[in-house]
Amino acid sequence: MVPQAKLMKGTANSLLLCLLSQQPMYGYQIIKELERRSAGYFRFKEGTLYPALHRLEKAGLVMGRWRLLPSGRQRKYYHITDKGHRMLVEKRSQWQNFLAAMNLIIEPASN
Amino acid sequence: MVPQAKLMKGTANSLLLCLLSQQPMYGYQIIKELERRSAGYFRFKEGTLYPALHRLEKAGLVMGRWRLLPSGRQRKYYHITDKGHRMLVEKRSQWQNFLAAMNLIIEPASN
DNA sequence: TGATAATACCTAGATTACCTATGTATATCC
DNA sequence: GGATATACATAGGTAATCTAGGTATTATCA
Repeated sequence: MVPQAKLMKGTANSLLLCLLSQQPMYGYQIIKELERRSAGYFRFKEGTLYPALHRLEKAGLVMGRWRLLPSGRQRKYYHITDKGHRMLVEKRSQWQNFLAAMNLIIEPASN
Repeated sequence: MVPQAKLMKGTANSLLLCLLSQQPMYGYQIIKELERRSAGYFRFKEGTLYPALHRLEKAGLVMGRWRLLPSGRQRKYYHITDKGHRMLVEKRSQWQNFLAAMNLIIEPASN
């Protein structure tokens, strides 16, 4: 297991909601976009992403819509829902709290 | 599962190594100390901490030594090893890289 | 004195969200 | 026509958390 893998737990959903809050995207695009924006750091595996999107959809946080391209290829675009937006706000807050606590331990201001 | 739980994965070991790099501690003390220093945020469960300490010991990153108090009570103090110190340096670096990547996604500088 | 809380260690089993590996299919490039 | 990129999907393995339970000693307080 790569080191990131464990750190990813708990943040993967936030990353997905964050991306989709900016614009609808399809799975393959999400993988590429996360890699691009993180300067190569995030490389979501398909076995991670697709089940994650399905879980988010089942939870009503995103909605997938198939779109047929002129080429005949199918893509499933995921849109964030209102519930997803609210969850993102909460996730962001949780992340900030976690960060604050981490900083108190791993970068003690003074002792 | 509380929201922290998932975020904890991958950082729990770093937190433990970080604490123990400052001074040897015993399990119960670690729980209390993490809670105190994080202003109540981190509340390690015993079922999380003790197995984690045992894993760290098995990996040669820490070493536990029983100490008998005058009262007759036994405590197991964990000391960080040289290998543990080196691991801590690496963990800190991994954490910083992860943070940097997260910030690129969840707080885009400009797009 | 006796009950309760705090201290101090431990483990078993459930859960969950990653990963690897694999499958299918189309499009593009040389 | 063969390799690579695009595009979705699932099955099963793994690992680290949690819940829940156990044992035992010490301190507090009614």
